[in-house]
Amino acid sequence: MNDSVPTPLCGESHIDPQHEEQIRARLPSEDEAADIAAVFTHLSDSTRVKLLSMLATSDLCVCEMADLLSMSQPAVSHHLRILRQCDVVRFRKSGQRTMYYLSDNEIGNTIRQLLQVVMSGKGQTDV
Amino acid sequence: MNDSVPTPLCGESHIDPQHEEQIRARLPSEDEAADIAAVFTHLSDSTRVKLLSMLATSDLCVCEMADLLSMSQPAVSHHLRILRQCDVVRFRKSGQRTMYYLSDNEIGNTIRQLLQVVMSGKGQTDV
DNA sequence: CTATTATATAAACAAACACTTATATAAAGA
DNA sequence: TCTTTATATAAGTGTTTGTTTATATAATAG
Repeated sequence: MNDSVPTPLCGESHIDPQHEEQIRARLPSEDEAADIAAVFTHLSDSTRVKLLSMLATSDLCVCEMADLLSMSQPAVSHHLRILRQCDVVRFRKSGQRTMYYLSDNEIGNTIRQLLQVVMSGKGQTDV
Repeated sequence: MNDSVPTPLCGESHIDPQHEEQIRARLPSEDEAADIAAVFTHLSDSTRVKLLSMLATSDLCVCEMADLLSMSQPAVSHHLRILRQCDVVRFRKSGQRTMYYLSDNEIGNTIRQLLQVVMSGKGQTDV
């Protein structure tokens, strides 16, 4: 093996340069792709899908969500923390209760749109 | 502690029954939520976001993708297998090459829509 | 003040995952 | 046939993640 010979990757030989330029132009950077992937990560768990689906319908406190999902309170709190940390959901205190709601900002709206794209035939008139 | 007393969960006392019915009506089942979450799982990794973004622009072979992303070929093949297994992408053989493309079915279209929702300001005229 | 309710957080653990290295397969070319 | 190229897959590894159990905090009720 003569290492003065560059490894002849297939890419060098057959991507049309103009075509490659088009692909690169639309290709998100690592940071952009990571940000985008993070949004999807928030929705990549069935518990969080259900939580966000519920919160898209109405504000709810933690124990209501735990009750409706038949899940442990810490498990629900855990997921809510994940969604809080990236500002997908927010909360307000009300007596002993903590009422959670979908953020009324860009990320909240994006989540709403994504759920709408993926939910169809579930009879919701709005989201 | 007298265990004949049922735990008085907050949900019993203050959810408006009609309200609860509305929430439950829109709440996906565990299976539905799992299916929905699975779609988002496919997009929850920055490498797969980039792969799908590229494939939304044009069909590509494995080594082109590895080359464009400066990633190892097995790593790219690994992600393509994940996307193949759920029919998000498909492939056709062409000589030594394996050309991958976004599936032209419901899941493929859903992925296209989801990427479109989440990508904005990246200068793509179509997806 | 004391007990109860609602919530958050920490520790622990099993499962899933992304990537690497190494190897196998298959097509093409010499 | 032998070598090279393109791809797939398997094994190994370190990291992340979802859930549970246990505990801490804070608000309300008695």
